Amino acid sequence: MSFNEAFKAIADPNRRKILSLLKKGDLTAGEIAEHFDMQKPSVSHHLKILKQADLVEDRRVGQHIYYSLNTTVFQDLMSWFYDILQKEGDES
Amino acid sequence: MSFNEAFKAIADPNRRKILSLLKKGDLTAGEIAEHFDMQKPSVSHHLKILKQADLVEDRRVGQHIYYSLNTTVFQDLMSWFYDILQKEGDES
DNA sequence: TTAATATTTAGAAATTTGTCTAAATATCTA
DNA sequence: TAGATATTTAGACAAATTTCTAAATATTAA
Repeated sequence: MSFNEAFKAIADPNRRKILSLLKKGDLTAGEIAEHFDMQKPSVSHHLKILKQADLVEDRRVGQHIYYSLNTTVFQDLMSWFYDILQKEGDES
Repeated sequence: MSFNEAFKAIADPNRRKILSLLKKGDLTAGEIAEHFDMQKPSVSHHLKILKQADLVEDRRVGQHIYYSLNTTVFQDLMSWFYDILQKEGDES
């Protein structure tokens, strides 16, 4: 079910920015929030949507919650694009 | 400006279905509508959003309007995914 | 020109989404 | 245990989205 959820999740530019930030390494919720003008609860909401779409994972370390990319679903999304770009009848 | 528009456009499952249908060849608005339970004006609305995102092109042929895929923006979207999946420090 | 067909536009209604503030929960440290 | 810090949850609200029906536009054919 998370294929559609993932497409919806990446539709928001703030969430895409979060994913780009995480590309460079894991970050805590607070560190992520520092990169935005939004309030922290809003960032937390976006993180929740990314988590539900299986695009990120979280783990608690003391007071902090670290977020990291989960690349497995990205593969699925890319496959959809790849399939669209295949020409008709191209069996390769 | 159509990078974000394109991501929003593909967030809707009906619109992704339209794109998949067009992969197999150009179709008129009416032919596309036949594949959906929605009313035609709703399909027309989705086609408009895809067109504004530069994901499809249209051309009139008599009474019909044919829609076709425009793959150039797909390349840009895929690049974003590709970039996310690159490991940090991987300069290759 | 009139009627039929194909498609879009306009406008309304219901749902979803993104953001905020206030409050709750979890953890650490004194 | 009490206070400070990190984060999420709850609930409200405005804006955006999706769908519908009715009407408008464009084209063809009689």
